[in-house]
Amino acid sequence: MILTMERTTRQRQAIRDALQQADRPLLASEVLEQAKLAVPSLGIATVYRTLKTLVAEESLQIVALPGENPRFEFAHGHHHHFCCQACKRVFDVHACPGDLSRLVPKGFRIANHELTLYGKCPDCA
Amino acid sequence: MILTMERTTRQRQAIRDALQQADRPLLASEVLEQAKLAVPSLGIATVYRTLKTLVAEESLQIVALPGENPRFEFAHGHHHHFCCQACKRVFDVHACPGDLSRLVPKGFRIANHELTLYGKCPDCA
DNA sequence: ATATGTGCAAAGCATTTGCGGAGAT
DNA sequence: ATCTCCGCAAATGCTTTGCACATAT
Repeated sequence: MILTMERTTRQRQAIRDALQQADRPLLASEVLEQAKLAVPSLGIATVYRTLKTLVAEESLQIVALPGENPRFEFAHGHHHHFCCQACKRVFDVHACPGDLSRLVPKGFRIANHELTLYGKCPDCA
Repeated sequence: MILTMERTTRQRQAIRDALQQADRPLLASEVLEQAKLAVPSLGIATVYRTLKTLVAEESLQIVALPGENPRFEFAHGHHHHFCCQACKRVFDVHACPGDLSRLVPKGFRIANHELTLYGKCPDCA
């Protein structure tokens, strides 16, 4: 199951670039749309295959919001997300609440956590 | 689009019961499986229709985790979730990190937050 | 009696996969 | 030259919907 991405191709470069140049997590369809500007023949299957591999490598992480398709972004250190309830944009938040082990009942072991904040961004407030 | 759930039926009662008796968010398939015990003829379409209506009414909330199908649970006050990385079950966590406004840059207004903890549950640790 | 609700099967979407051909090494 | 990778189209898997019948009111 572990794909190795042995080769460098125009399609993969275009997909990486699309994600790297975005300042927010992208939908698979948004990645396709953006990467097609560089490689018009690009197919959605290649986008999904590449996203899956990059997620498996932990180069990318998935941002899942209720009722929406998954978004993808390059892992860039531990961080969280702020979802504006007005404009629906998702922003990175680089602060972290820190150790949360006090929150779980005895017997549970926390390895990681994800935090999503909801509210209004400066533009919409 | 707004369905009103005017009538009480065995199927709706079974679906409500399944969710109410569970101590954790359930997949649509789990709701079906459980509710079928009470109403064997129940179909998945009715489950989805009922879940959708209950979510629209804000009686239910969706729990979305990366790479997994949505889960549903009755809204029961502010709480969070723990996802076991081994057995993939999701548990409720009734503690809360509290005020998180210190985490966001100036100009952002936090109305709500969602926290998902990952690790091992007592059974899998 | 009548309009809503249900089950079935088909349709819709997002995502995955098989395959023959294209391209990186 | 070889083996990976790509695009296409078919196949999945989850969710939604159309329709005719069942049922709560």
